[in-house]
Amino acid sequence: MKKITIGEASRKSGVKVPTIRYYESIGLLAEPNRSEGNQRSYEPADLRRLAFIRHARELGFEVEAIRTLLTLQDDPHQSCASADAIAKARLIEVEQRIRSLMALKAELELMVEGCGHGRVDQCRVIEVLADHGQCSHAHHSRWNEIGRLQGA
Amino acid sequence: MKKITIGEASRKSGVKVPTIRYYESIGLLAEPNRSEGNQRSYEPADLRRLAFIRHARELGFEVEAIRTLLTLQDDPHQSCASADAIAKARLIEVEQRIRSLMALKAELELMVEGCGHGRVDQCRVIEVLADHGQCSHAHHSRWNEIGRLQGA
DNA sequence: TCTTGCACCTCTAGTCGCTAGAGGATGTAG
DNA sequence: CTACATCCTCTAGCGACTAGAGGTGCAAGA
Repeated sequence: MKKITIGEASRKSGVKVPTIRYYESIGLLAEPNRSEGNQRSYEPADLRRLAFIRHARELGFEVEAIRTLLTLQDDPHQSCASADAIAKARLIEVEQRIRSLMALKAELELMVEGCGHGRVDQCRVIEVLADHGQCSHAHHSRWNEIGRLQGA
Repeated sequence: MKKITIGEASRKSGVKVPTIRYYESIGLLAEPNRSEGNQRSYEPADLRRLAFIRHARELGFEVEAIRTLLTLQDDPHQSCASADAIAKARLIEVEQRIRSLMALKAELELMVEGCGHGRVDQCRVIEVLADHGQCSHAHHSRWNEIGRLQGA
């Protein structure tokens, strides 16, 4: 069998080399065989797993969710209810986040449009930031709701 | 003058107590006077500054951007071009992020709709994750573009 | 054969914007 | 005077990597 180096795996999967090692360290990816000189040697299945992980990360799934999805994938006879639940939860997150960002967009547009490019004391950007009362009120309660949740 | 404790400042500004101390530690907020017993004592101006910071964070501005916005606010005779540029950059970020999230939403909806709630080997959620080729292709290049950029 | 130079190895520490907790001091109400 | 809430400082942790130091492996050209 042809040995796939970590660099090749990286190029083929689109996951950076240190990130692959990181995934191994947190147990998302099994420890691969090593060459004579202690270098990692991957197989096609590892590339598929990496692609799966990468795609899930692109879709904003957290590593813990991906871990669950991977164990599901490993045993195809299980019910896919968990996978479905994870995807649905992610969908709801994304929808909330879109709503939140739309409100922010409106807010920012107001600020930018209102800026007369004069001095700071007439600047609507600074003014609106200083006085929350001038907001469209669309985002007032939303922030705490979704918090600092990350993801694309 | 009435002394405002950090707890009161927190309640009035909506910024948590440890976060206020954190802002002080990174120099966003000046070190306040202290009471006899070494407790922080704030003034109305500090509350306004905290509200400004909070609002800017709600709008997803990074701390470094807020630092700039605050120095602008401190000197109202400057040109507001920087403030405008910062707000515009943020607006562009937000717009990109919305587009990206819309693509993800479409993707996730496909996955969730396609799931027949059977076993994993027929599950569209797992299947799509495993094979990027089944995507709508809307998000293919977008991820690297916006990267892991955070913010509401 | 030697050397150049890249790719690989491990390990630690840094990123961002907080948040949590330990362990102790202060302030206030009863 | 005694509870008890609130305050203090300090360190460590979160997620998902990323950067860098300091060293080894390996293939190709002179």
